[in-house]
Parts: sequence; C-alpha cells; structure tokens
Amino acid sequence: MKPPAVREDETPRQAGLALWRQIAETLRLEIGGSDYPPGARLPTEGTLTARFGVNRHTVRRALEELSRSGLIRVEQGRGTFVAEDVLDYTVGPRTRFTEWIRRHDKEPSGRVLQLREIAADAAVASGLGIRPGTRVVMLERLGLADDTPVSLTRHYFPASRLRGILNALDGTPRITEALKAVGVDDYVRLVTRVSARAPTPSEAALLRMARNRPVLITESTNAGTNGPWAGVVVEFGVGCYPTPRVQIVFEPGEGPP
Amino acid sequence: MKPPAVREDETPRQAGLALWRQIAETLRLEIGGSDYPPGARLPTEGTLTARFGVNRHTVRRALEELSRSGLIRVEQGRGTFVAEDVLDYTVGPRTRFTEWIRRHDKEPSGRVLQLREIAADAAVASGLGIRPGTRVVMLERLGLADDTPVSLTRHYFPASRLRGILNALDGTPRITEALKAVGVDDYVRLVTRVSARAPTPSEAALLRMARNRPVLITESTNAGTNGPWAGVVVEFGVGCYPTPRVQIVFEPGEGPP
DNA sequence: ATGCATTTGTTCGTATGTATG
DNA sequence: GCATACATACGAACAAATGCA
Repeated sequence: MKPPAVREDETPRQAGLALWRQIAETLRLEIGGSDYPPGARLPTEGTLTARFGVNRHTVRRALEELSRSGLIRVEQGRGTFVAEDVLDYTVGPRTRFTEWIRRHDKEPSGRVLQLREIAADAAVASGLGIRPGTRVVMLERLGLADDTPVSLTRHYFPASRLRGILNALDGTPRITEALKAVGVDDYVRLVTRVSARAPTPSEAALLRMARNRPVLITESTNAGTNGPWAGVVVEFGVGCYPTPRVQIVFEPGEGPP
Repeated sequence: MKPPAVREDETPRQAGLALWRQIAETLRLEIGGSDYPPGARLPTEGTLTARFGVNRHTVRRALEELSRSGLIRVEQGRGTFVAEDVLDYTVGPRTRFTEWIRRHDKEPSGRVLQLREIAADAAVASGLGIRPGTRVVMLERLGLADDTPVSLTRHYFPASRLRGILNALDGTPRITEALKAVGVDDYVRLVTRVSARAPTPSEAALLRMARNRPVLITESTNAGTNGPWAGVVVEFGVGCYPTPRVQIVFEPGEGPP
C-alpha cells in the first residue's frame, strides 16, 4: 500500500467543484494579488503538483484554463509566466504606430529590418491598385513599446506615384514624415482586414513570442486626403502582431450601415 | 553509383530560379485553372515528390509558400486542400449574422448548442457593466453558411434588465427577434476586440477545422438605441471564427479620429 | 478500445552554389 | 584566392494527427 501523497497546500477541497477549477481559482487569486506581477514566472508544474497534492494532469488542466482566459502564457521548455498587459491596437482612420504606443504610456521605437525597391506580387498589386510587377518600395520594420516588440510590419509604396520615397524613408524611419517629404501631407486608413496564423520561426524570434501562439495579421490600405493625393492609395501595409500581447480593437463610431 | 531518380514531370528546370519556387508556380497555375476546384484535395507530398523528382523538403517549401499566401490549407494527418472562398466578416455598427452570410450569397442557419441562465463571471460582468455573480442568460450558437460552420458565438444578456429574454430566445434562434420581443427594437455594436488563439478540440470539431490553425476571437458589446434602451448595454458576445475561412474586415467610414 | 496504415510535422545531418567582403 | 554567411537541396528518422478495420 502506497501512502497518500503529501499535500503542502491545506486548502480544503470543496465537493461538487472539479479539483482543477479550484486550483485555477486559487492561482487566479494569487495572480490577481501581488504574489505574481505581470511577466513573473510561476512555479513549475512539478512544484504545483506537490503543493496541491494532485496529479500533474490536474495542474495542467488548471493552467490550461488560465492560459485560455489569457491570464498566463505557457512556453514549452521555459515555463509559465503571468501575462503582461494587453496592448489594445485601436483601428481607426488615423491609426499611427507612435500614437498607439504613447496612448499606453510607453515609449515607441522602431528598427528598420529591410528597405528596398522590389516588384509587386499579386497581393501587393491588388492592395495598391496597380499592375503586378510594377516597382514598389518595401519597408519592413519591427515596432517596439518600451523595448518589447509588439509589431512586425511590411509597408509597400508605389514607387512611380511617390518619387523619392525610397530616399525619404532612408532618412527617417517614420512613415508619416517620409510621406510628408514626398508631398503627402495627410492620409487615412481605408480598410483593414484581420486574420491569424502561426508565426514563422523568424517572426516568433523577432517578436520574442512563443511559437505555439498565433499572430494576428492585418492588411490595410492608406489613401491621401489633400489636393492631388485625395483618394489615391499611397500605402499598403501588412502587419503581424503577437497574441495575446496585442489585441485589435474596432470602434465603428458613426460609420454608415 | 546511384542512377538519377525518375522524374515524371518533364517540365524543364529553369536555371537561376529556386526549384521550390518553380514548383509553387506550377501548382499555383494548376489550382488557378480547373484542375483543382476549391475544397479539392491535392496529391500527397509523397506523390508530388515523385512527380517533380525532388526531395520532400523541396515540395514542402513550395506548399508552405502556397499555404502562406492563402491558396491552400494543410491539415496534418489528412492532406492538403485548395482553400475555399474567404468569408469577409465586415464589422460595423449593425453587424448581424444573417446579413453577413446573405451578402456572400449563402444561406444562413444556426444551431443552438446551449441556452440557460448562469451567474456572470468577471469577464462577462465587465463587458455588460454589471457586478460579477449577477444572473445572465447565455446563448451558445453555431452559425452556418450553406451548412458550413463559420462561427461559434456565446451571447450574454443581463437577465434583470431584459425580463423574459430567456423565453424569447427559446422561441427563436434569432437574436434580433428575441431582443425585439422584450422591447429592444434596435441596437448597435459599440466596440469589437479581436484576438486569436488555438482552438479547443471541441471548437475545432464544431467548426470542422484543422486543429493546427488558429481561431479569431471577438468580444463585442451591443447597446440599445431607442427610448429607455438608448445607450444601455443589452448584449455581450464572444465569437470564435475559423481561420483562414473567415477574415474580419473593418471599414472605419466617417468615424472621429 | 486497439492496432495499423497513411499523411503531415519536426529535427537531425550533409552537401552545394552564390553572394559578400 | 579565401573565409564567411546564406539559401537551396537532399537523406533519414521519428513524432503527431487522422481514419479505418
């Protein structure tokens, strides 16, 4: 006969409520309190198993629950961590990276990964309303908030419409400024399409995220508003955002039905 | 000395263009033609390996490219399939399931999975602007377009604000009708939050989707517009949509900056 | 419930051509 | 010429999911 396992946690088990639910609730309270600040690492599954005196499966069921509700983040081979604050990315006509980050009281910064002129493939061409093969300037940039990567974006500009855009972007990493330099004083976002998929290994590495979590993918087009640029598409962008660190928020406002 | 592998595909290899790119392009054309209609199953990786006379890695690299550009869908243990049409889910103030599906010339239908009164948890309470523990009516429904599942939604209604909502929902599966029955003639969507995660096994089964693809998760609140209901939150919904079958589209329209 | 065949997913290792400095 | 980095391509083995008998 095997003696019962030692339970270090003396919380009485309630009848009628599954064990894993009780454990999840206990951990939820501890995370909600100040035991574990955002980003902190939780005890290993083994430690929790010993503490609650249950099978590892039961602990895992509880952790799965917390993970699904976004409270923690499980990374294979590394451990379990309390989720950081979620960055709400509010999509509107004038969504700008800098303002998005500033609104969350964080310091925006960016790292240019690529900047060059290429031929438009079918997807880019359709987004910009040009013919495939036309020359476009492509800017790939990693966006950071207080040095945490939050976005990986590829921006495509029609090279023939926007003469000098390559040089302008070479001078500043800020898109709004570069567009201004070639005469586009103002632009608005027309449409945003959202999907999701698994990250590529390099995306996961750049965004410093677990590979088993999906990335949100946005496709958007921006058009000028003033003078000769009114209604002309000046940029097509593809964004890649780590979940659940980033969420996308739509506030329809006064739009037509 | 080993004899060269038999290549059944006699397409000449172009110099200067990576093999996997040539294979991807060949398949892209065949899919674009009528060789493989949407939903059709492509040959297995093994078959393609034999046909093109290359290593399986090379075929996989080509398939990865097509998958990433949304042309095909790969399911572990089953095979690769030509992607069906994407259902754009356009988020606006008056987003209704029925209209969404009708706009794509498909027949909407629904299956009620659950309907009951429960106590609000923290997330639901915050969405409805009520205290946790308050009674809410929960409706879980599977949405179908021409018998293909496209959404799995949970709707929460404040039971005390909306007397009789449970009975009303019991009579009709249509939310708009049920709300009308309890006096809410009109309502609009205030805010929609989008994230993504891996589906649970039951979600994947209900939505008939591959388990290795993420689901888009939406959280939204709806408020009444007329009379005593003006500005009152009448519903909080959590939606679950299969990618890449469903994309979410946002058109800001005339909203304020 | 169990095992088996099929199919895709992942991770090793090896080798080669090309562009760069 | 040489070293280096990178993408490409091949081979083998095993893991994981699915479907079927």
